Amino acid sequence: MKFEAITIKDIARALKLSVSTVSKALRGSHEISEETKNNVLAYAREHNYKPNPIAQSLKRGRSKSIGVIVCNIDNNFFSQVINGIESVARQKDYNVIITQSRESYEREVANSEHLSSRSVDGLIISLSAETRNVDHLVKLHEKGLPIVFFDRVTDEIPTHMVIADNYKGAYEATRHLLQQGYRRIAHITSSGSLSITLERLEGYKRALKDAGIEPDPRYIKFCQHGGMIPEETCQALTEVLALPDRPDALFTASDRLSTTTLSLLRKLPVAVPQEIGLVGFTNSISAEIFNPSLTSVVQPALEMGQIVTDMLIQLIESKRPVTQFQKRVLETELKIRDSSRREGGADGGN
Amino acid sequence: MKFEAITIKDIARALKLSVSTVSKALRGSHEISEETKNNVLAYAREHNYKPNPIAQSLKRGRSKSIGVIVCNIDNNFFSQVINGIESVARQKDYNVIITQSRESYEREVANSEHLSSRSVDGLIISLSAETRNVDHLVKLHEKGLPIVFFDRVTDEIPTHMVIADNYKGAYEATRHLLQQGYRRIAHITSSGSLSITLERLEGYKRALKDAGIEPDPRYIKFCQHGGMIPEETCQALTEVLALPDRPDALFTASDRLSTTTLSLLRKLPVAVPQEIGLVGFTNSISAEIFNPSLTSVVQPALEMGQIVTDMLIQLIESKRPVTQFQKRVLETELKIRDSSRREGGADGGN
DNA sequence: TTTTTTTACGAAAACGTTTGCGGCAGGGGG
DNA sequence: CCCCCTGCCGCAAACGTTTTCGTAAAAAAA
Repeated sequence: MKFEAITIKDIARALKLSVSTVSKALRGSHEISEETKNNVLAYAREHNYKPNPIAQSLKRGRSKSIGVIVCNIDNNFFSQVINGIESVARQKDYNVIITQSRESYEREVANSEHLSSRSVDGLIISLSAETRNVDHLVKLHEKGLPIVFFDRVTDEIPTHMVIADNYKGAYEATRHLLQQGYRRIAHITSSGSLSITLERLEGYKRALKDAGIEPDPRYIKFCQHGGMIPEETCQALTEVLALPDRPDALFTASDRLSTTTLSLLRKLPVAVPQEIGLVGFTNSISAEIFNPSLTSVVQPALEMGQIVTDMLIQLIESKRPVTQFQKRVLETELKIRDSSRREGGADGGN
Repeated sequence: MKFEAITIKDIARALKLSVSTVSKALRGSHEISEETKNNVLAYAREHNYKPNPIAQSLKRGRSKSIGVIVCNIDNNFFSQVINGIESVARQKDYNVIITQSRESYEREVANSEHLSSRSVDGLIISLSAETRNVDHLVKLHEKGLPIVFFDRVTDEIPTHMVIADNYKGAYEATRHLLQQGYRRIAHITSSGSLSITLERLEGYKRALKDAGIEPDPRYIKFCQHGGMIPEETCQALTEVLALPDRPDALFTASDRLSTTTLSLLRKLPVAVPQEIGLVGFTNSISAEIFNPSLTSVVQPALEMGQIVTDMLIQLIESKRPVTQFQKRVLETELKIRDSSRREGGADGGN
C-alpha cells in the first residue's frame, strides 16, 4: 500500500515552472511575481498540496518533533502534564512523541537513545525512580540535544526545569495533619534518588520539627520503584503499621503510592481517617469520590507541561547557545477532604 | 543549537570508501567483502553510528511511525490502550504519535489531516463523540493511508477493527442490576452516533426485555459530548432523577460518565447502592476505592491496543492490497463491587 | 544608444540514504 | 590466448525540499 501525495515537482510540471520557482512561490518569496505566486498558490490549494515534512526535516536538519519520557502515562499527573505539553507543541507546530520508562532505568536509557536517534529536536523528561545516574542524558546534552526537565529533575545538567514547590506542599500537608491532631505521622515515599522525594521529605520533616516533633526514621519508608510494584508499597505499609508506636497518620508522596495505600488500608481494614489519617500527593480527578475522599496535594500539572514545553522550544529555536537557565517553581494546592478530617464524619451516605 | 551526528559520508571518508559501499556494508550486502564489511561495522560501532531515520524515511517513502487519535489521554481506558499500542509499536520499531480529539469533531478532522501530512504510515483511531460523518477518514483511506479502528468504530470504511463485546457487557451489567432486585434501571450514555453507544444500548434493552421489562425511553439519556462537559452529565442525571417513577438504578456507559455520575450522586446526596444502584463502564484502577466501590464493566484495554496495532502494522507492511478484513470482539469482565450490592452494606468503615 | 539596475525565473547543490548498473580486476574454462 | 564469469566496489540517480547563485529580459539611468 502506498500513500501518494502531490509534490512540488508535480506543480512545477503542471505549471511549466521550475521546482525552485514553485518552492519560492509557496513560501511567498519576494523574487517571484505576484502573478506566478497566485497561480502556484491556487494550484496548490486546489490539489491540496502539503509539503512533505520529512523532506523538510532532512533539508533543515530539524524534525519539528519533541520527545517526551515519563514513567507512566496512565497516571493523572503525567497525563495532565502531557496535555499541557501537547497543547503548546501543537500550537507551535511540533509533534510530540511520548514514551514511558515505567520507572525503569534501563527503559529510560533505551528511550532517550531511541528518541535522539529518531532525531527529535529536543527532549522533555521526568526521571524514573530507578535512575541514579544521568550519564545517558549528559551525553546527549553535550552532543547538543536540548533537554528540559519537569517534576523529577537533576542538577547535573545545566538547563531549564519546572517543578512544583514540593517542599512547601509537603510542609502544608504535614502541618494540616498536625492541626487535625495527628501526632505520629509516617511518610511513605518514592525512591530516595528522586529530587521530589528529597524535597517532600524535607517539607515533612520541617513541619514536624516546627511542631516540636523529632522526625523518626522508622516512620519514613522509601519505595525504590515508586509504587510501580504494589508489593513494595504493601510491605512499606505493613512495616510501618507494625511499629510499636503505630502511626496515626500517613503522608504519601506520590500519585500511585497514595491510591495503593488507600486501597490497602481499606482491605486490612483500617478506618480512615479515624484510625489513621491520610494525605497524599495526587492529581487524580477522582480523589473526591474515593472512600474516603482523599485529602491531597495537587500540582498544577497542565501548567507545568505548558511551561516546560515553552522552555524547550525556546532552547530549540534559540540562535545562540543559551547560558542562562531558569528553574520555575510552581505552587501546589492542598485539597482538604475526608481522609484527614479527624472530627469529620462528613462522609456522605451509607 | 545543533545536534550533529555521524553520517555514512563520514565513515566513507575515514575508511576511504564510497558512500554506496558503506551503505551496502552496513546492510550486510553480499556484494561487499567480509573484510570491508567488518571494517565498516567496527568503525560504525566505535563511533556510534545511527542511520538518520529521516533520510531513510524520505528514501523509502515510509516514516516508520503511526498516528493515534483518541478522545482523551487522561482516561484509564485510553491510556491503557495506548500502553498496548506502544508496546507492540516499539517492539516492531515504529514510533507512536498520540493526539487527542477531546470528543470534538473539528479536532478529530484537524488531527487526522495533520497526522497524514506528517506522513505517518498508518492511523489508529477511536472516533470522537461528536463525529457523525467520517468523510475525512474515507478520503485519507482512499488515498491509501492504512487506518484501523478500536472501540468507537464505523462500518463506512472497510478495514480491521477491534472492539469489546459491548452488547454482552451491557447485557450482563443490566442483568446483574436486575438480579440485585433493581427494577427501574436508567441508562446514561454517550452520543447516539457512537457504535459503542448503540451496542451497549441494545444489551441494556435486551436484558430488560428478557426480564419482562419494557425499556422506557425516558430512562435513557444521551450525552452528546460523552461526558467531556460535566454540565451535560449533570443535566441528564437531574432529568432522570426527576422522573415521576424515579429510577432505582443507573447503568452508565462510559468511563467519564461513570465517575461524574458517582460524584454527582454523592453531592446530592443520594445513597448508593441503597437509594440507587450504579454500574458503570470503566477501566479506572481506582474503581475499587471509590465510595462506594464501583461495580463496573471493564474492557481488556491493553490487549485491545496490542491487537489493533498488530492489525495496522500488518496492513502497512502487506505487499498486496488487503481485502479480507477482520473485526475482533473481545470479552469484557463484570467486576461486582459495592455500588450495586443491594443487601450489601459491606462498605468498609464510617 | 549604452550602461546599470531591477525583476523574475531556472540550474544545481545540498540534506543522508538506498540501489541499479557499470567497471575493473582476477580466475577459470575453452 | 581469449572470453566470460564472479567478486568487489564506485558512480549516479533518486526521494522532496530549500537555498545560493547565475542569468536572461525588462526597466531605469546614463
